[in-house]
Amino acid sequence: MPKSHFPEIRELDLFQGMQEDHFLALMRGAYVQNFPPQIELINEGDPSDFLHIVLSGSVDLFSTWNRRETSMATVRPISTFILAATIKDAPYLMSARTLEKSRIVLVPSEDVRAVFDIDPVFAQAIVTELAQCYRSVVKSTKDLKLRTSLERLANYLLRQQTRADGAAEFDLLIEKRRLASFLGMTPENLSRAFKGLHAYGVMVEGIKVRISNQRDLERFAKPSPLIDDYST
Amino acid sequence: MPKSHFPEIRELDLFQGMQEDHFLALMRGAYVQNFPPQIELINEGDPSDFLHIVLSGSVDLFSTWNRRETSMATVRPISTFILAATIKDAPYLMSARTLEKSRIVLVPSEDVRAVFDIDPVFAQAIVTELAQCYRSVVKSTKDLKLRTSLERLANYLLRQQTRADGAAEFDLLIEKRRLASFLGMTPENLSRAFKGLHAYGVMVEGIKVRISNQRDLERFAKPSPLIDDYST
DNA sequence: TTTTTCTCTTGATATTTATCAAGCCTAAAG
DNA sequence: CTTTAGGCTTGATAAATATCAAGAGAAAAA
Repeated sequence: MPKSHFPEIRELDLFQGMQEDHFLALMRGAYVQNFPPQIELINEGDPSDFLHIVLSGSVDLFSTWNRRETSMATVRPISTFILAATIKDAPYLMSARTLEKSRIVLVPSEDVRAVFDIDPVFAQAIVTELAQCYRSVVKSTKDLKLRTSLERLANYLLRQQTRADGAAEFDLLIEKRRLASFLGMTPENLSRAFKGLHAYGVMVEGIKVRISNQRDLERFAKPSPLIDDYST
Repeated sequence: MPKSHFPEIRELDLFQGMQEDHFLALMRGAYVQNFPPQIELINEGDPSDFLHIVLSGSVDLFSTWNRRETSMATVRPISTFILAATIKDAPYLMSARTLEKSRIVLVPSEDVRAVFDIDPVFAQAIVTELAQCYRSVVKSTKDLKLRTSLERLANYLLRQQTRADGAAEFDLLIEKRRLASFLGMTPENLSRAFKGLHAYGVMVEGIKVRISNQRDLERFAKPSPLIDDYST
């Protein structure tokens, strides 16, 4: 694994404060790999041999059951995924596939657990990260159970807008097909939902979204920090 | 806080291996309280001042948005709840109310965080618990997104049956009203779903459930360890 | 005990969401 | 450049789920 990647990985919250030699120990056992698009990195149910870090590209976390499939999350650089399985040494609950050409670091789970045991700062960082992940999924469950699909889409758009620094116009970062799955609906319904949001000043053309009436949309979406603020 | 409760609390995975004086430090700041039924212990959005431990009775974790409410989980003795909020020192994401007369231990969140910093075994236990919680919510999200309400009910019954050591007949532990909310449907629909499971040999009378055709029900429900096994 | 309250159930209906089929459009492949 | 494949949209229809209304039954209160 080339040392050139070390600084960007080191900057992740997870690795920030840990002892340098522990970090190096982790990196020693790790390796980088380049994947083409649409490659399945992880199959749910497999033993969790590696902690994954996305350096570039993007990865879809999804799950299947009874020939149905649903998108659970999209992982973007630079961040890790599958931490909980790594820590518990339990099988992966979600599958993962690259959405585009991606560079991924694989850190052996054993090493992560070993360093966890001897580096209290790293342990603390893992706890924070896990708590964060847990709270994110709880929020997403609330979103699913308390809102209709139209409301979920409206709030999704507002969250994306926040990510785009509040600009009235921004691009969707994932294709609509997968956005539909992520929001728990069919692609057909997503199309209709976009049309339904016309009434609240939402214009969509391809991947371009324009929110022409912020107030109206917010009054309809009723965003709540306890569901939509993924930073806390 | 009476010492008589120490042993049962000490036996929780979370407190098992930690140093005795650290455990005592935690207990020193804690206090027990008895609550009548239907008391709201926690209001989502409040700062997380205490880690809660249910000694007896039961607690419903629920969330609200836009005058809608949904039940997220039921906490039974002996276990803790609201660990993630405590650790992150972030606002509670769920509200909590007693379902029956309950005895609850309140451990100041500050103390938990302080002991976390100095007791590596406790830190490890917290990580394991958080990872467990995270994985449980992921499973529940998969359940919601991949299954119809009839399938969710069928799998719920199979899980409850497992809890009842596989007996063909067992009791529902929560009222149907809340079960419906937990499963993400209306009470009316739950009634109809129970009737829909007649076809697979499920008989319900009051809180009594009888699974007369295990094979049929399982073939319909298609339970999966990656969704339904909450122990891993 | 009687009364009252609330859960549970059922039927009728409305709404939401999914499915199916077809055509459009874009982008990749030849 | 043309062709082809696949995502996206639309309309028609079907299925799933929610809502409303009413009544039965059980538990709590008087």
